[in-house]
Amino acid sequence: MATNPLIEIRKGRLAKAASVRALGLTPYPSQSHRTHYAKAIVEQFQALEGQPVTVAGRLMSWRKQGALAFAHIQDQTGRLQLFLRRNLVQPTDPAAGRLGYAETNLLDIGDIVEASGKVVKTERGEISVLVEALRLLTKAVRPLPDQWSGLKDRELVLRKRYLDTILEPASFERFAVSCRIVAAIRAFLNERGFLEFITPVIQPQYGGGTAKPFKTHVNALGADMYLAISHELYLKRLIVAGYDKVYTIGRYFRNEGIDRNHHPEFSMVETMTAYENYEYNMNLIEELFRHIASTVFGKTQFTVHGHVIDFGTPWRRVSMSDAVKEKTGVDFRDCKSAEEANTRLTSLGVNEPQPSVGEALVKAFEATVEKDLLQPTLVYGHPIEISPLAKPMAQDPRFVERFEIFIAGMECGDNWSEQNDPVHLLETWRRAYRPEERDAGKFHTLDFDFIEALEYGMPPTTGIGPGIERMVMIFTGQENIDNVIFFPMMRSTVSSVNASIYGVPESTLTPVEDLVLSVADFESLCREGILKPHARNLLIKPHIRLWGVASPAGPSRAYGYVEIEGFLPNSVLRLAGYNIKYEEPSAHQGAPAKTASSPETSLVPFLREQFPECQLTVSPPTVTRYS
RNA sequence: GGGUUGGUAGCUCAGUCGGUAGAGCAGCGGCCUUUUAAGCCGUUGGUCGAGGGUUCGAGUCCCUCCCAACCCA
Repeated sequence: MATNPLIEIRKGRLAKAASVRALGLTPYPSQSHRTHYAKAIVEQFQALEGQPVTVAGRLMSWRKQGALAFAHIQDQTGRLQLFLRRNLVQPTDPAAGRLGYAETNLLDIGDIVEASGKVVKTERGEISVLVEALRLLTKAVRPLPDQWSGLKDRELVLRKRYLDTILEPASFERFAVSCRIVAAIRAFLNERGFLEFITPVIQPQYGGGTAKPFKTHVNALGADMYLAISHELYLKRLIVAGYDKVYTIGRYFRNEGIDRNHHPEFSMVETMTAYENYEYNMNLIEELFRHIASTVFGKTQFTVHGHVIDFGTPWRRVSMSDAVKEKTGVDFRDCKSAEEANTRLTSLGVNEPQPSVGEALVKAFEATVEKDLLQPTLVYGHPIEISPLAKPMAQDPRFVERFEIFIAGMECGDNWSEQNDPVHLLETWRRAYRPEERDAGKFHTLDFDFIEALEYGMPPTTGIGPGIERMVMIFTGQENIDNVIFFPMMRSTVSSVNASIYGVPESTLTPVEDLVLSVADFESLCREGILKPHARNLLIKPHIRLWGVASPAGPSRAYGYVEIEGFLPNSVLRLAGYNIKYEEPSAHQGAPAKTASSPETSLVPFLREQFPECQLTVSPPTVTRYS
């Protein structure tokens, strides 16, 4: 194992921790006696000048100058300079846990320290603490990334977010703001008489939406269950239970794609309000956004995707049919059949025939209107075909009492008057249900327990469910959902350095020794299903070795083998035992006669038959001559 | 799923035509009583994402795979 700089640095820092212990101190004491945060000292300098304070935080810089030293510590409010003079810092004292000036060489950038002293201003005018007592609170044994350049590697930013937030104040603030938004949502709903309930994440049915679920197993019950794709069926049970205004800030899991707007695990605030319909929620959602804007940010205008969005003015409300008509001149309400609707859809340039008028309308809306809805817009009146849980509109039952929120072209929440007719709802579910596609996430599952609850009577009810990450993206001007999820989902890895430090195997696929098999063994192992391709692309490389070619006297011998890449991780499978008839090329013929039977000839059909899903590539044979 | 780009020291990055693997920061050893990415002198540190191929010789060329980002549907 080659020496590694990180391992050396880590050893050095562990040695410093040992030296701290040798002085009678612990490098990991249990408590700090902080009296002030950094920001408070800077802001209240007039009052605090000359006063004793104790501050604590991560050591971010260290500029020693003989008998003087300057340092910065960083706490959750910001940075503050420490000013150390050799003759003012009290000497090392195990009883008090103090580290003297002479022992500051045991400190490193990244350590957590505490400093007590008087608030002063240096000659250059920086507010500082003139240190009288210094304590090491936590020894850091790994170095921070370069502070000047910061953490640039996107993968490291996502995997080691804590380093990003240590080094990037903007990143630190963005995540703090996202927490304040959640707090503001709670305050807003609590003020209006909502009760926050905790609803199950592990559910026997994955009701309330049409998304592909994550499956799990509960050992204690011996039952397969699902991670929540929605919480609304539980909130509705709470309405049945007699609570009129309920909400949950829930975790949602959708086993689908990951892109800059979608994450498999996300959060929503989902409400249910009894004795109201969707019009109540149009007001509620508008007020919620305005409340967050003013209480968390103190403003109503935000720049999202380069557009200035104003939450202060009343939001536009438009029906989906009107929105499409306005944009394209096509009114899908006039369509009598799916064929007619699809003809109109085609005329709009969308060549994806839909099974119903309603679905054609939605397609048209998504294709022509959605992306241009920049200012907050409430689009209502969705077709009933795509809204099985919503209540039909009294004046036109082809549409339902439902609305979606669009901001900066993004869908930011879905809301409706809930279908509370148990017979109607069960019929709707049964029509769509396909048992063989139980886990495909294409329809609402048959949750008879929920239907039973509805049969006891659920009052008229309506709910909203804006996605929290989307809201944070809008309010913080982010275009990538990974920038508002502190721990985005990623494949786990173990770096080679960590594997070495902790003595664990690397997670990367370790190369195995090249495996040499005879053709017969290879084919039988494949047939038995023991040997399978590791990759989709199989590369076949024939090799031919010739002996005695150059010497006319000796007999020529030929030996053939085939390498296959794609069967073993980072390794090559070598098949030996091919008999090759090699025709000695006569000296005066131009190109030598190729081998009569190329080694791959029998292999390719075998692989093609055995692994039809794999792509086969045969590279030209390599010929090596030995004289 | 398709396309593009990237992976070189702990971090940020160079590396020309295929010819001995480089810098800054961090680290280590010194000097320094008002610094601000302190400075000055010295110095350590490498699985060039992995495997294979071509070649006298590969960070560089070819193939496969892994990881990630960005764009598109």
